Amino acid sequence: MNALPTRPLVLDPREAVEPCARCDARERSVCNAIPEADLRRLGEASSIGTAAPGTTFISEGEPASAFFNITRGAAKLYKLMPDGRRQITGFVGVGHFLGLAVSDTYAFSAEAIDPVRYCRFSRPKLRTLLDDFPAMEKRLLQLASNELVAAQEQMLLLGRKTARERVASFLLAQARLGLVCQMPRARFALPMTRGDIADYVGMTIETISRTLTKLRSDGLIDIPNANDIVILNRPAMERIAEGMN
Amino acid sequence: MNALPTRPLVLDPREAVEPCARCDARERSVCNAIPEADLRRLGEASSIGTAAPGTTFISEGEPASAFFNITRGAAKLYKLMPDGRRQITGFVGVGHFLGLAVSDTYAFSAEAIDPVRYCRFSRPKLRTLLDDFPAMEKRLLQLASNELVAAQEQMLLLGRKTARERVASFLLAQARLGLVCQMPRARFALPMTRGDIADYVGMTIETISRTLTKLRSDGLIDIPNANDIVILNRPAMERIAEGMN
DNA sequence: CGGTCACTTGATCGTCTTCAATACCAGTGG
DNA sequence: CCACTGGTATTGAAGACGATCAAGTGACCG
Repeated sequence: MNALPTRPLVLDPREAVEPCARCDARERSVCNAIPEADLRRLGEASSIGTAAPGTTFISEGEPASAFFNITRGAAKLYKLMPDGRRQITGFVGVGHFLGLAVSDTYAFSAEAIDPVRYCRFSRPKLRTLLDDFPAMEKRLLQLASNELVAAQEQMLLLGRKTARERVASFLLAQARLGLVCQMPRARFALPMTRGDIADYVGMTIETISRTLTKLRSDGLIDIPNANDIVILNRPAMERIAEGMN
Repeated sequence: MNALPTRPLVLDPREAVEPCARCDARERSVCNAIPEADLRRLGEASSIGTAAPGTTFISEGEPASAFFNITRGAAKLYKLMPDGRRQITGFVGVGHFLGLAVSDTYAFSAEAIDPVRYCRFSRPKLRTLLDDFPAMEKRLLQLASNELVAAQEQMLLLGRKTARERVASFLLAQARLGLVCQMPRARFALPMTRGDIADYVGMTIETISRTLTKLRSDGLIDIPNANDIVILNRPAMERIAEGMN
């Protein structure tokens, strides 16, 4: 399921010298708010880290000593209850900025799905960076605002949608993922397991599976294999997702 | 249910002259990021508006032409589905800043609960204000981050908690409302209806009512009248809210 | 007093969960 | 090559929790 990384996960010596100048995640992240001339400062404020698939690199409740900027791979964010119930609050990819909790401890955990690379900013270093580059703060506010809108959409899904509507909404959102002003894909891969999907849309694995097979037998989607989805009838799917049955 | 406003809703002539200098909501909002000397500019960038109880002053899907800063009263934010299903995404009070959707349309609706007063900033005016006062952008980012944390907590509630856990969590959150670094109240008023609570925690009016009476008969809370709550056994309530039954 | 509105309480129903069995697939080693 | 293993997904049957439908209560107000 986890595709091989397109570039090796070990550090490239050139990157140690001028890491940010060569970072292919820069345009997709907050870092594009920093002018080229100041990239050295950006690099000095952060350190590069990695997380293997299945590894937790942020733990809910621990001291929030740093912020993370994902530069490769994907991760899931989640909250746990003492008895093990889990709510995944989001899947994040390249360019995503983590740790914006203003409290002194992390409000969620983060676990790598693929091999993940990130830039780690200590709190004080990020603060001085933000003081010197207000444009970066602007970008962060944009990102946070977008996340807030997504969170509200997810609350509607969790609080008021049926199983069928949840799965349809989820699939359509996945089809749009990473695309900006572009036609969503008809076919796409689900990088996460059924269990992850279930904990994201607030249901059980079994109901996810049943709902998917029902959508297939209704001719709305195809499931060539467990990890791939083809949307056959997008208009109908969108109607379902919005509750227009 | 809606208490009389402590001050009349009509405009005070002095406020027209130096509205922000006399604003008693300033310390609780983003506006405290603007130095005293520049309050005139702040006042010129915004216009004061009001919304009577039950009035919708932001409508989901309409062009997001302005931002709002609540200076008096309380409101509920919600999203609707075509068939009328509603999810309340939050209750907001004095100092809350609304409209941070980066999209060109509002992502939610806002309806006044009490008589509401707000300062309205047009998009371009707020933008120049933020350009001139980076500290204000900092404050906005703080607020947005806090909201994001609250949204994640709410997702856990909506996706994974039982009816009893939801109501307990909701009541405890209400008891903490508006308090910073202070003991939560044992007794407090619920300004919203059972219907609002239901649409906030993703259940029906009937289940809210039943769950409340069950909590009362268990001796955990008292309900002197429909709008007031007394928490009799806070530790037990907190255990329930966290799922430690 | 009759009216409305919000809330409460009861009985029944349905959707999703739970429990359980089976299928599937990749990797490993005989 | 094939049996074995562990993880993941699918499918079935039974059960529970909350929703729905319906009736009743109480407060407020003209």
